Amino acid sequence: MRRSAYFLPTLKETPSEAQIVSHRLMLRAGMIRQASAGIYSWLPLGFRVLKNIERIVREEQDAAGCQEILMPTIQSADLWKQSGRYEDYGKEMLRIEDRHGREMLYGPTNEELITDIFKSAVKSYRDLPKLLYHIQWKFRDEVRPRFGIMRGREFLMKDSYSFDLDYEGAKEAYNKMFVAYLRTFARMDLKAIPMEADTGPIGGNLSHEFIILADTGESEVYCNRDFVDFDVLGSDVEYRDVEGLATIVDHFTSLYACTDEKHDAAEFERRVPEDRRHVGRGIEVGHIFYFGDKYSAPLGAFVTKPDDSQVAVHMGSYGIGVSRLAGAIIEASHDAAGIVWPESIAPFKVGLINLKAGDADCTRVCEEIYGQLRGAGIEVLYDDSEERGGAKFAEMDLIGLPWQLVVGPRGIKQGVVELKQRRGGDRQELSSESALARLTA
RNA sequence: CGGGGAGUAGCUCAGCCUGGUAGAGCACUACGUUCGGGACGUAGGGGCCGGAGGUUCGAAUCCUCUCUCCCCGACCA
Repeated sequence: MRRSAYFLPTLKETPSEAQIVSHRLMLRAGMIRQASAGIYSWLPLGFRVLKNIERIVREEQDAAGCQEILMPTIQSADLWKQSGRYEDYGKEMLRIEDRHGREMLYGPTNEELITDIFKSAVKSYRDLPKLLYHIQWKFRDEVRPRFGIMRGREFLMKDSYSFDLDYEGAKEAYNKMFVAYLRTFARMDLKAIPMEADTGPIGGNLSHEFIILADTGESEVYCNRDFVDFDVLGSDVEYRDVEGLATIVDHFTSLYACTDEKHDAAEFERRVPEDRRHVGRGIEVGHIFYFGDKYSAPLGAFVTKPDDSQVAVHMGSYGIGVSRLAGAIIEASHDAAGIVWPESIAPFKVGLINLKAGDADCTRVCEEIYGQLRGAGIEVLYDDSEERGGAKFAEMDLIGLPWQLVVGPRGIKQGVVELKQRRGGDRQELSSESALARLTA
């Protein structure tokens, strides 16, 4: 993509409403634009990031055997009345009336709808287990939206739902998602710690929140510091290996880690040595629940067992805040100059800077490199604009692409270009061939 | 929902107290000088001062109502 043609409205100054760093940087980097309180438009750069996050989430859900569907944003109130949540959810649920006076709502979550879909299709234990998910916009009419997309009213969420015959089966599904979540966040270079959590209005009694430690987080958390050193999972996970999954989950739940609702001071002190105690704040990026028959019973999702008896299916639900992750990743990875994207999330891998757009040699070399990078399938933002060098450097640092390739008249005289790594700032001068080799390796 | 704050150019803000026909910096346009870490000069363009009422000869400024946004708290992916 050529910078001169790209819709990238970056800001030098920070809009006054933004308080936390991720919100400030997202606005300054031209990723998002506020439409109204807690509701945002995603501009090209931000949208690419959102799509990358979504892609990783999708790949890991698919790998875990979860099947993607797509449910609507607008739902009928009927199912919610059956489950009892039409009243329970309160004012956070955006209620809508259509032209015929029918009560509708903008879905804050999808347990009711998925249960209804499931029950109409599945009647026998032979069809279990099932794991379904979708990635769809949700709306929760928060009293006080804040922190940009981190607590918006409209947000993109991946929500999965598991259906099993009994608790043991449901626990397997829970473990699968637990492991899938570890892998998902690891691929985003995030240290997300699974913590015992309260279940809130979703209900149920087995639940973990995946929390990124950050001072700007909204959750108060208590955990063993050793978690920070826990190894990220390797690439090979065999999801059919039930014992193996349980072992991983046991390992990641062996240390004390609780959100404030579940925190028990005495237990904390008993299980965690004083110098290992971490008390701080965190950002919730995922939440998994087992809730048994909370929805299947009232909504009538029963299956026939081998002995011909009927049983309400055991369910769990598993959420990842896809849009929130964009902010959370920035909170976890930035410096004074701007965003530092993990390579898996970066909107482009390389920023190619033409330091002197009017110079024939610079432009020729840039065009060659640009063509070759694109030919190699590398996503590159080529700053071919007439801006001065300093402005280009500053903007490139702000938007945080992992690699910057700088082509200037000074280097060209010596036959070199400069390759700079955004994280850490290491730079080296080398021939454009070697630079290309490095980037396409 | 309680408490606080703010709406003036695309952005950051001044002007308001003490009413008199709208300002700065950045951004934008043109030209010139510059050009390896957000340059400088000159000349421009851009505003129903959030909205509605009221007071007044006259309202960005005073009064009333209203809408929106932000912050702290309680609540939440």
